[in-house]
Amino acid sequence: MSDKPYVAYETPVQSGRFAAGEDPAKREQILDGAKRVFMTVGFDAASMNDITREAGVSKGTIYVYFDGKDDLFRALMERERGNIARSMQDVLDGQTDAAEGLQRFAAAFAARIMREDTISAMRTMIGVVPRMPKLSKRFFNADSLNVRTVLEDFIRRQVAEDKLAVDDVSMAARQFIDLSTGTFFKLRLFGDLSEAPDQQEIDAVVSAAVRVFMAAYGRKSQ
Amino acid sequence: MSDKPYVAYETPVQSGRFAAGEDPAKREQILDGAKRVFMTVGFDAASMNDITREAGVSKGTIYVYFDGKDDLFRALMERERGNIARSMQDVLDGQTDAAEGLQRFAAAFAARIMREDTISAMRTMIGVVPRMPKLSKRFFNADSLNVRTVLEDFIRRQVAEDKLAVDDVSMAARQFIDLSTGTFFKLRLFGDLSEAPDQQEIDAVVSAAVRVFMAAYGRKSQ
DNA sequence: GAGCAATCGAACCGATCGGTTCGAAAAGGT
DNA sequence: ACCTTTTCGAACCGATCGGTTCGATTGCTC
Repeated sequence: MSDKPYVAYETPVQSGRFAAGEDPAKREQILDGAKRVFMTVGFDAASMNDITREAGVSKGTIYVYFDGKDDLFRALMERERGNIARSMQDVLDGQTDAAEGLQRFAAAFAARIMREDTISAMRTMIGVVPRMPKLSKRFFNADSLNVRTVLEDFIRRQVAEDKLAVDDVSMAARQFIDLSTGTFFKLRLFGDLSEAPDQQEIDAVVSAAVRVFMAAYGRKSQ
Repeated sequence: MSDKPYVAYETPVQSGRFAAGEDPAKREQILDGAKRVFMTVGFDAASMNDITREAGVSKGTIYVYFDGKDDLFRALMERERGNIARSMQDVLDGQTDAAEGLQRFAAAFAARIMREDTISAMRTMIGVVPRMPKLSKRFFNADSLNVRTVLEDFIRRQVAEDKLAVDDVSMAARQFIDLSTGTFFKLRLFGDLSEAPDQQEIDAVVSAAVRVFMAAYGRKSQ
């Protein structure tokens, strides 16, 4: 069995009496501590002793909640993936204008993807890609698929309303994401930019990206 | 002293009699073995025993050539960085036409940056960014700066010849790199694409990128 | 307050880690 | 063939690793 039976609660509530290994608050406490260690030094250099200290629990307790280091890491990355995906769900609600919608989408998306949490998680995941292909595939796929689907739907609506002329929606969506977030994202990932850029900087890059995108795909007749 | 004195030779020549730790062929042998381990399992999970076996030398010999695991890793990443940078030096020699030059540049750049060597090295480096900020900064800066400089010069020349209309050359260069390589690069990095795409696939994506770029920056009068 | 169970924390285990040591073997030069 | 030096490879060292054990402490329920 690769995971302890875990009954999902929406939010950690006030601790009551739970069976051993079933307390959601204690589970979150362990994951929070583990996150601080894994995201700083990566999977291999993170020791269970360090995580024990950081989480403020007993090592034995960690092993009651998780099957081992691998399981703890997997649970953490799943949680982080869920958090990232959740934070990007409603970026394009209610948008009707092409350029404005794209601007809003990219500005929001860029801000989220540049956050320290997101960058750290991705870096840590990238570090173990060859050894944990399934976990990493799951981590990156779920995230990017969700966001790109949202953008693709938006582009299709704009095409249907004759505001954009796009043959290959999938490619256009990818191009726009790369145009609007590619540079800063790489700078963050590679450690060249140690803090997320402020909203003004993001907006400037996104505006330039929208301009390029609209030049290529925008309908000239307005 | 952070490195053994090392006299650089251009190519490992036929071994003669070298002082201990000075044989370039032996040094390369160690680095090759180390590369195969580091690039597979990352810095921390790579053990000196594994590297000893993989390199086919004695552990004591490794310590004659390098000061320790950190030093060996640093030397390897420096070597790899140099190899990557060297492989991208003449991507834009002799190009005069804007669209054609961009197509050639991006096709060549994309092919190089998708290679397993490059991707592995980047992944391994990303995995230790927070712990080795100087080394990683050096690794990523030298590489991307060199290529972008080449592209920026090219764009400036096209602007001077009235073939492109670009206000911010630096941003335009970044946009083009992201447009033409961003998607596949991320897929490779995240492990979604386990092999480098073939030249045809690359060309298709690059062509679409050139079209978008020229739509935004190309001079209409031809 | 009593009873029960979750958690604590210290000790333990076998394995592996990075790095060191040194006699034996191998390699190169004369 | 001899001599010198480099390298080998096995053993060693103290430290740390992930995981296990278990009496003591704590917290919750009745």
